[in-house]
Amino acid sequence: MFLLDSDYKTFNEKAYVRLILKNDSKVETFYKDFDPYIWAVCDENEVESIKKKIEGITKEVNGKSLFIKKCMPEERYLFGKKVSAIKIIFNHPSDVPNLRKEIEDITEIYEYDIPFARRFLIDKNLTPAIYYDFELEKEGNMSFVKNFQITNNLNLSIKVLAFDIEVYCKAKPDPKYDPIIMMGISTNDFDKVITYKKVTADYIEIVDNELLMMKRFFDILLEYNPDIIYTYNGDSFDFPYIYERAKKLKINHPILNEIKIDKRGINDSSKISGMVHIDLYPLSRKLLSLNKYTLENVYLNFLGKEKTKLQLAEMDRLWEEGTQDGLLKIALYNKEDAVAAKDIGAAIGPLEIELSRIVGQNIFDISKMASSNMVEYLLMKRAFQEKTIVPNKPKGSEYLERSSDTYEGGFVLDPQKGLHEHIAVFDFRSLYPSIIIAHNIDPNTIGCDCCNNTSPDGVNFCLNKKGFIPEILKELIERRVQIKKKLKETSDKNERTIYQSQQWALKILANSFYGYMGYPRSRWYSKEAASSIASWGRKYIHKAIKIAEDMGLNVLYGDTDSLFVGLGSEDMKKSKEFRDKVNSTLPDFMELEFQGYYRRGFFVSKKRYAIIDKENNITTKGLEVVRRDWADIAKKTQEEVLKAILEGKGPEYAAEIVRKTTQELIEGKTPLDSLIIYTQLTMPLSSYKQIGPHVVVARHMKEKGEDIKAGSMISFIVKNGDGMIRDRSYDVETFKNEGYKYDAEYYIDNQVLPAIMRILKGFGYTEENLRFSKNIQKTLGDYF
DNA sequence: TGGTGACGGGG
DNA sequence: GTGTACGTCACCA
Ligand SMILES: [Mg+2]
Repeated sequence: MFLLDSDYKTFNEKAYVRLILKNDSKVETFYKDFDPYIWAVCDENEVESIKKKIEGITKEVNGKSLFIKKCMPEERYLFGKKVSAIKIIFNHPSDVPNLRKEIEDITEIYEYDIPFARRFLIDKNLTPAIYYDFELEKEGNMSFVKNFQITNNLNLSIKVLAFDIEVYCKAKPDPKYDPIIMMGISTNDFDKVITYKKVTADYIEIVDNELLMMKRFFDILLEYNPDIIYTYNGDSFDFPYIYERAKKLKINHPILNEIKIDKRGINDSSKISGMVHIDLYPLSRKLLSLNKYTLENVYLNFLGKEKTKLQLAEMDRLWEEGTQDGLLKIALYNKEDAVAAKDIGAAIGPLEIELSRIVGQNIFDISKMASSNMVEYLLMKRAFQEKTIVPNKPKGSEYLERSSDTYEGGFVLDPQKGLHEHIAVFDFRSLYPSIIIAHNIDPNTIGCDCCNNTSPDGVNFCLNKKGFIPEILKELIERRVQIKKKLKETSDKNERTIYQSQQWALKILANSFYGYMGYPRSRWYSKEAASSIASWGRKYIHKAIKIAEDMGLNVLYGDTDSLFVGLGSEDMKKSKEFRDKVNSTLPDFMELEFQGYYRRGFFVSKKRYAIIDKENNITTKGLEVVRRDWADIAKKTQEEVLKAILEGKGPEYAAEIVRKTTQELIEGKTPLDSLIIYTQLTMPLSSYKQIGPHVVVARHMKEKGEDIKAGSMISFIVKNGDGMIRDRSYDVETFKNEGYKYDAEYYIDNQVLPAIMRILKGFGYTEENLRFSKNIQKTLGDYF
């Protein structure tokens, strides 16, 4: 059996860790003998007196009397030194925050904010997603864990299910009014769409109404009982919508008690106990580098697969019409969305599982965790094994101090602006991990008089002291080398997926250590370490640039660990020569790799560029406006300009596109639909301190009697005239009804030009070169 | 100029 | 859950 998920439950005021184990079926089992605890640290000769004081603490909370269960003095390590510690054991995890202050008044405390179920996995060295032999015991109708033994069998059989819902709505979907019309499911055993209008296809199941559709969906979920559920944006859409809609329809179903929607804070999370819900949208954002993260775009650019498209308005119309063909279109779209989620899950799920194994935390938690947090849990696990007390997270003031105490990061070369052909891109393999390991960079190795190992920014790191972080990092890097070797040796598809995921997971973690030490919320934070890593990195990249220049190569751009070199022609020999020269000149642990050849590219400024390869794949950085609060006309014009330049049509051709667009704007020929700006009202109208255009429009709409509230999407067009933008912004309906004229100047100066200037600035154009002033004809002539 | 507010995905 | 994003950009005050 392997661990799928864990949390804890309270019975008779005692907390039991609950483990969801999986074999052929799922088992819910509990662990009895694990108590919550924290550490106190004090002078050796004070241990007894402090122990007494702590044991004497009692406190009334909500009519209950809380007290410390037990204190046990133990030797531990803290910041690399042996200390006298007291293990303070509590009756219940929730006692810890309640009694923390009282203990803190007596002495220093540590490890007081580690969630109970996570603490359990660390202390018991129980790793998710690895087979163990579990010895279980029945007591009444509950199962308890007596013992477990690792088997190292990694070959999981995991049942997955992906789903997606479609909603019929005129504006922003609101579960109070807008019905779910279809629910699509995809598994490795079947695909299915449930709906309640008459439409025929082998994968469609028809029920009488929405309520029965949802019940049927819940039944299938329980019956199929998948280990992993994949959604795309299910955390903030599908799950909350289903949950709210079920409430509205007064559906009673046991599964609803298992669903937990967490909308507090900024990150949504939807959990369904007994199953691991993995939302692929936030993961795609984290793992892939794309300019847009729609399901469609991720499916195409990550997996190279296409699915049918369906406009929202079209879907509404087809649902209203209710014809076989129309409904089939919706059903197909719905099914394909579920299939796409399943496919993306098949590519990303194994990675999450490997991360879960390496870090030692639940798959669900890992799928929501930032990589710096994963590094932290990995370090905490190791710290426990080495009897080392984990440093505390910074309190508010210390966090602010750390945040404002900035340091110099990687070196970014000011690019040679404009268009370039034949570009070779190189990067240092694992630049920062290599530096951390080679220079033994750790918060606890700072300062010694035995080593000559001083960073370019003047911090000395001892090479003889054990470096906790570099040691762990070295293991990760070495494991990755081994796995990549295995990957080369096998052609078995399943093995390759596992190795591929393992090496990806190790890469993600290894690359997060530098950021971790410089992240102000880290427990093992060290500004000296982070700034030293960056300073060594700058030194090495400068050396590489110098070598390139000495070889007569044209260095176009560079950022931290990468170099963009102009070759003059597709000169692979020169490219190789440069790489080899760098590798033979720099220390052994540094390795420059040839990343790729690009036939064309342009640079605008630091962090803003675009390149295109021989297969016409475009990579852009910092250029594109792809947000709904930009009008279509700006987005479209920018895209055309980008393509024109990368396809080699020349900047002047691109400039002409802009002039034509602005001309059409001035002449009033631009369709209104491409001028709409969409902005969401994120709070009640009364809460606004700053009245922006969308707030004014929203007020106006509310006066007209429309249902406007926090969450409403406001779409507006800016009318011509003088004064502030907000006073000339009107909802689309009013704008059209009144026959208003749009403000060409606004759309040129605030939309089109800013968008395209991100690109054309790099070619020496100014707004004036591209803007049509009132006397168009004259200005136009100047350009030819 | 500083502060406020919105973006992302989903329908 | 022994907790609380993120970096970036536009425009109002
Ligand atoms: Mg869909």
